[in-house]
Amino acid sequence: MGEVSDKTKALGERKSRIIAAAVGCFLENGYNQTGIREIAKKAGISLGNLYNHFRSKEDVLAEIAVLEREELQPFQRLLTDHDDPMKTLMRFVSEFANYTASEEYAVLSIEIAAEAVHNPEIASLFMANRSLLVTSLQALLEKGQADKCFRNFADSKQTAELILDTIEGYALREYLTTGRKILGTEELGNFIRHATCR
Amino acid sequence: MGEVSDKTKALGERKSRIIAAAVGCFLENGYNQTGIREIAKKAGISLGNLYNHFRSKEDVLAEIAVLEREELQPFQRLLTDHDDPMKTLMRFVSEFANYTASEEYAVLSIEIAAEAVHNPEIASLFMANRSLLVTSLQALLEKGQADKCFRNFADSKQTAELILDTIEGYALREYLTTGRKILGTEELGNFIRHATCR
DNA sequence: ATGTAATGAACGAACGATCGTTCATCCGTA
DNA sequence: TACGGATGAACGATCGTTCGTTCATTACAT
Repeated sequence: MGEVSDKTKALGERKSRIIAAAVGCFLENGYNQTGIREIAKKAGISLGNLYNHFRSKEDVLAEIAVLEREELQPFQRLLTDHDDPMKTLMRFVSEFANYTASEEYAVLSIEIAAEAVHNPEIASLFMANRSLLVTSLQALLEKGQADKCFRNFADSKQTAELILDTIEGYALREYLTTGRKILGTEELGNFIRHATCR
Repeated sequence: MGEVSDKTKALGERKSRIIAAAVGCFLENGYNQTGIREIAKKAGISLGNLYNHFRSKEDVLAEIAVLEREELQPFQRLLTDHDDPMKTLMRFVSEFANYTASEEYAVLSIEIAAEAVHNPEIASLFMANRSLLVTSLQALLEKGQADKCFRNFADSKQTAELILDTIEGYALREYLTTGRKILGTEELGNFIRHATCR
């Protein structure tokens, strides 16, 4: 039994090494400009062996999208703190903006979005990741609305989406202009605070 | 004289036919997935002839980015109406959101952004397009701030950027989720109105 | 008016490189 | 010996680009 779990664990490690290598390649050159050989080489395995872990190149990107989803969970958890909704929202804005403006997130989400345009499977993964945050954020908005610390939202879900739109748009631009540096997010926080407070 | 201008005009038409074909291909399959042959075929010219008009594939994308810039001018002009800043802003939000959520703009701007990550020349074109709007929008914000119809902005340029971030993020998501349909933009208008009014 | 040289747009075969994928083969272990 | 993970040569396709060539048109000399 121990052998089996050792083996499966070794397989899992190998798989995550491939993912890490793929992420590195996509960051450097983009998804479409990265070849399978490049990924295999960076992962330290052979070309053919990669196909023992992933059925196709698209599979690799899909796996990355799934892993990105897991990285969103801390932010989702952060949003469940409903004690002081506005304070929670501001904390979320600041931390999430820092995360999304990181090179890894910014570049990967662009690559995934670009691929999603022409690839329904990737698109659905992309949207699944997003709706995870939208739901939690919407709950926070509604609580804060009931507590009178937020304004009245005609459509709290749409508002949640708009908050994410703003953060993601901000982070992407910040990454493209400053080149992977993230400065203060006070102005972003101000903007969203005014957009939501009563 | 007439002959010369006929020729240059014919050349210009040919060039714009190539651009139109390229745009069509990029919309269907994306920039990296589109081959030069495909563009030439759709434009109704030969492979080699395309290289008489563009030095490289990248040149074609760069030209598209330049043309996109020209399409932004109506919106820039719209922003120069400073009579009722909030009303002007709301009109801009509504019209610009509709434009950016169109298939052509949404897909092309993703492709261009994705390419910009790894290509400085494209990146600078991308940002030049944007700063055109930022400047006009910033002027409107400052006028409205002086007129007391907007709140006080700590950094009006940053605020202008954030407004564009929100619209573009909104439009991109709207396109990816609803699939090229754009519904009402009232909620978006509300969001930005609250974010800017005093 | 006629012949001739020059122009450059248009073409598509061909190039070398690289793509994603497959598969016959090898090697270490049990 | 038998087995399963690992290998990389090989495949057909396609990539962006180059280049030798054709051909209609223009400009000029006679």
